[in-house]
Amino acid sequence: MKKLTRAELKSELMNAGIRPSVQRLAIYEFVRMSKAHPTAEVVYEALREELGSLSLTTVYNTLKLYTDAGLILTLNIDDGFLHYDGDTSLHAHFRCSSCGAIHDLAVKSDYSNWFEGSGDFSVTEAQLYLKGLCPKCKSCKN
Amino acid sequence: MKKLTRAELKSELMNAGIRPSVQRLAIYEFVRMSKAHPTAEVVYEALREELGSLSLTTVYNTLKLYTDAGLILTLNIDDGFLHYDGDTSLHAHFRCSSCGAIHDLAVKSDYSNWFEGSGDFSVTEAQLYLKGLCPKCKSCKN
DNA sequence: TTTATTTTTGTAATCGTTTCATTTTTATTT
DNA sequence: AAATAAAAATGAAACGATTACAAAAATAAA
Repeated sequence: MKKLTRAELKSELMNAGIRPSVQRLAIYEFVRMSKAHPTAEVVYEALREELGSLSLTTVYNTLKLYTDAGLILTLNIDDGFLHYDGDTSLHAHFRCSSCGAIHDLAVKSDYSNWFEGSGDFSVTEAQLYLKGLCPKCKSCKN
Repeated sequence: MKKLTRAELKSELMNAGIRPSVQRLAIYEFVRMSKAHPTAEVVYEALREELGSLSLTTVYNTLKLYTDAGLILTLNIDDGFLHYDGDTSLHAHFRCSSCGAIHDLAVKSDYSNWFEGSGDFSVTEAQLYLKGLCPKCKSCKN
């Protein structure tokens, strides 16, 4: 995973037919560079100072725009918030029921190998969500 | 999968330390027997006549009780509603983006075989959610 | 500049779910 | 059986993350 420059991120937006406004580029950069699967609120709080003005509605609108364009993933991992993931490559998500952190997990094969009858259903998206204790919380017993 | 009698369902509740009131048994029977992954609202509408009186709060409370007891599954498959599944055995869920129906899919192996690093994380629950077109909607192109 | 289009913004609304206090039902004790 | 205690059901109200909406600001086109 190579680090992307701001110019490259801008190109990705334009290639997707999305005009890279200041807000849009900042939001895209934040989500693409983050590994913490931030919520809209987190994105908003992280960028409002840097941008001077920013509205939570813009954050939601923009994240939806990117999701529909296939640039990012929207995760619904059942903690009451939508989370956003700038990494669209195949991987699973683990949420720690103790600390709430969401971790990426490498999967061993494509999802089409996981279940039967793949021919009958036309699968466009697959999400594997795992729950339990992360290594840190497991050892601390908290 | 053998059909369960009402007496057997009652025993399952009692074995879980749950007192089988009229409402509880009716809700449990409905969810255990259904293959449609109903929402709380669906359960409520299906049983309110039969029971004479029933409140939506009771349905929510009871379904939460069963989920915490491990008797049923709560599915958060990202359509704005929580769905409930009386089948707790290992299987994946497919939601059709056209008709909204949720289908069960048999999986080829235990989830622990799907991802790397299973030793580091203590996994207590796994859900594989798939999205796309179901066979019917696929053929009808609607 | 004028005009049209796109994007951002703040407020208000949405609505599935939860909280809470009260009532009803069920179990236990006297 | 009556009295008491405990559990469950109920309806109304609250919650809160997300979305809808209309106005304002920014950008592009003429």
